[in-house]
Amino acid sequence: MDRYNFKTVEEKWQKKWQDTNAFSSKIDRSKDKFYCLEMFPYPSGKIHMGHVRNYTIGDVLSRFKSLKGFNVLHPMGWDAFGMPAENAARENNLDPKEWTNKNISVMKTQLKRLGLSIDWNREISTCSEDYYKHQQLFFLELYEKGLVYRKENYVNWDPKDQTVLANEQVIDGRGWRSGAIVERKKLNQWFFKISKFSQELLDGLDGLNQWPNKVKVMQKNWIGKSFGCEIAFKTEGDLPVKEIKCFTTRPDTLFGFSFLALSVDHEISEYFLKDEKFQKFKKECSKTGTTEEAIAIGEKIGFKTNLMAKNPLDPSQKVPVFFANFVLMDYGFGAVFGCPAHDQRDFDFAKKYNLNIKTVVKPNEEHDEFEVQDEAYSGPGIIINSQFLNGLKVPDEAVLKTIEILEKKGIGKKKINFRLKDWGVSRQRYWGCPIPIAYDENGNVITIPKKDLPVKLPENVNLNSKGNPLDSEDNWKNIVINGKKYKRETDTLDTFVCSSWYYVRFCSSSEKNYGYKKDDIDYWMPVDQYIGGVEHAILHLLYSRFFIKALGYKDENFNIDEPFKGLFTQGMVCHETYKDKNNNWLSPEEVEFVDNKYQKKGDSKNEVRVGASESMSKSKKNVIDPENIIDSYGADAVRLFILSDSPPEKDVQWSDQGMVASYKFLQKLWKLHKKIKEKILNNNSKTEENNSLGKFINQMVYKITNNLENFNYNVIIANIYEIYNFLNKEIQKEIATRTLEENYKKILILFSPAIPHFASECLYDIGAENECKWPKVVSEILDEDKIDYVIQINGKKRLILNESRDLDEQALFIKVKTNKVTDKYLKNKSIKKIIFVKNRLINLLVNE
RNA sequence: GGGCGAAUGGCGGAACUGGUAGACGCGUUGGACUCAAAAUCCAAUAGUAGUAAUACUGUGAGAGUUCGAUUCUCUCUUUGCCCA
Repeated sequence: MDRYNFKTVEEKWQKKWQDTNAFSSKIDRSKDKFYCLEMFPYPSGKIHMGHVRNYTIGDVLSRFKSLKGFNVLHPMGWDAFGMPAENAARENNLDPKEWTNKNISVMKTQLKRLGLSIDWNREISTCSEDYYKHQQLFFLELYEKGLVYRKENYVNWDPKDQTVLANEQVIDGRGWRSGAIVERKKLNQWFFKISKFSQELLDGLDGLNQWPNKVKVMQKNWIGKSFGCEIAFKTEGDLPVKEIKCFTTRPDTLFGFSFLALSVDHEISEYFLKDEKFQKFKKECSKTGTTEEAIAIGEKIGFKTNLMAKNPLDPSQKVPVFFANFVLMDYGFGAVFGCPAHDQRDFDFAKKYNLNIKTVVKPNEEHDEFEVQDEAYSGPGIIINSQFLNGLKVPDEAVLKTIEILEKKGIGKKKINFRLKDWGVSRQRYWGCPIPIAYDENGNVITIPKKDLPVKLPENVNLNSKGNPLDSEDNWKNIVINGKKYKRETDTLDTFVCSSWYYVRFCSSSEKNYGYKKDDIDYWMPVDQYIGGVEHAILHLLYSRFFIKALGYKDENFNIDEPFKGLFTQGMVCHETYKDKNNNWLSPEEVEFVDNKYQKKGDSKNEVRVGASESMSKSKKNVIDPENIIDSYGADAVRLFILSDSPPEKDVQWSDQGMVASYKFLQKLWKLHKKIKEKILNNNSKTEENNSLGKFINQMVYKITNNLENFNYNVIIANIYEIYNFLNKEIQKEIATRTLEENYKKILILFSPAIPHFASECLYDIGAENECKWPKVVSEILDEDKIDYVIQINGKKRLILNESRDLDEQALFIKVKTNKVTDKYLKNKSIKKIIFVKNRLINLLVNE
């Protein structure tokens, strides 16, 4: 019997899909639309297993929805700007564009080999002028709407990559790519006013009921709405400063204050410009990163001024004013008051500088003698030692009441503060979207006229210059507009800008004049299901949500308020890690298992230590190349495996044995297919219709449909195995040809989202290529007419009775009573109570 | 330190709304085929006791609600992620 030749079959169908434009999509108002989108890849060179998993999940969904009759949009593109291209180009003396486009073409071929149902006609690449010219226009429009501005700001400076990093690109005080220790530096930057939408972005989360809760929680924390109060502290001392404004969420602890701390960038620092000690201190502070985490972990240091601040509620209490490294200029007013007893950071600071620590909150009524000892107490409780505030309940009552008092006295004001900061979009890099701005000789900003867009990236630039290569491109930089000389902005846009609207572009990818066409987005948007890694839970998703709000801002015709209706975050693909005796990472191919030991291939003296299973990464070498796997086993087998072993939202452990098993299963399935085909063709069955197959398949239609709707893709693969097991037995019996044929077609369609090439080939093989509609559940035959009733005695299962359905309590009870097995439990006992659940169980409670 | 989640055989994992725990796969064991092996096929596979029918135990630990809890509530342990 011939084996299943995945190579010819997969090539055949991929060619056919391409030649017939099988997945091209266009507006069809007679159908419900379904926009399925996976996060587009960065063209790094080759696809990895994470892509395989991500895109397989999306493909299963797209194919399923399409079979169900939806008009599906399932596009793909390339997140093509960014540092790696620039670095790779520099190392290999190439053009970033060439490098990127080459990678794109390799990866596109690889993706096609997975048999994805993608509408490649809509392919976009963010580094092409066709894409970024629209982005530049958006930039200018947002500028006109007042959502873009320029300011000088401290940034996280990566000295190795010579670029600015966003807070979230700083991990443990180091650049996320370079690993260099991050410094603080002041630069002129372009900003998107995302903070304008803080409240809206927060409120919008409530409506996103098809998003994982954890992502919403993460965004909520990131936006970080806090409720507090601004307080004006009167000061005295040798400086001409009368008052300092602070923001606090804990005004109720005002009587416990023992110092006031200012950011080194606070306006008062201007009086210390010539103070060498202060300048030295300021330099010291710049070593601490700007992330909240770096500040929390780092040592707290301060610089004492001669100013004293007065407690606004009792001016007789005076405390010193410090500059401190843990206060940031962009939080509140760059000034906070310190209450060491009830804030750990303030506590550490007070200990270090020997400041007063006064307890003003006790945990509960009893602890009258409570006093903070070795660590701050920040929990709930009752106010003490605070004159007229004593007895108030912490936090809510005390906070509100204190604010009320402060407002009455005219020294404080209720205030809502957000943690979310405006989005700095300037990057000192070549390989990004140019910002359509120029400066006159006095540094005044002008926007590039819209008719002159796009501002194209210059080609053949010298990438080896220090800092941003665009800075040294004088020919490009110097321009003349209306007879006047200008210099172009040389920063390019953060690549997160490109990815925050690409899903809009897919709807109108061929529209020349604008980023989108209203008709298109009104039909296709929002994305019904967005699929990607949870690592983008905050930034990319928040920026995308912002971008939609920004596009709709002051535009009545724009009707979309959220980009992604449904979000699914898939888990990672993991593999064991290996290290040889010299502590070098080894790839799985370099390791073999001999004599119950892991060793380096061909080197029995080099024993290998097997480490934990971790997400596949190049640095740890624990990667499996999808291309090799597709070569050896075929796309369907890979799809089958990557779906089968774990629920898609959880991490999956790569297993060679599992991969082989999936491959073998398709071979078995093919053999079964041949047997079935023969039976159908012979058409000589003498049996009457037998509906046990029909019933089973009907149940499977029900199960698989539900499992698809709920992303239980691993269970679908189990269902496919179940169908095989059942069919393999059933086929040995006599089956009416028509029953077999009808049900077999249904089966193949149930298979097709997961293993599309295989299913298409089988359908074709039995001449049913064009009968591709998702089967319906026949509810009348969903339930068996015989049911396994569970018979419990005192809550313990004692027997299963297979009886006809819809038995009433009395009828079932009689069956139980007359049964031999239950007899011994019921003999000489009296029945106290009977619990009966229709079509399910009967529970007899008897005296012991 | 705070928030959210998770914990089920040797392993990955199933289990609808509280109603047969362990679907399906891997692995393991036994058998068939073979001179032998691979491949393939068949069977068994939570633990304990028993030849067996069967009984008891069992979903991280402990309590609670219930006729009945993997599922609901509380406490604890371990662990993952996010924030600090």
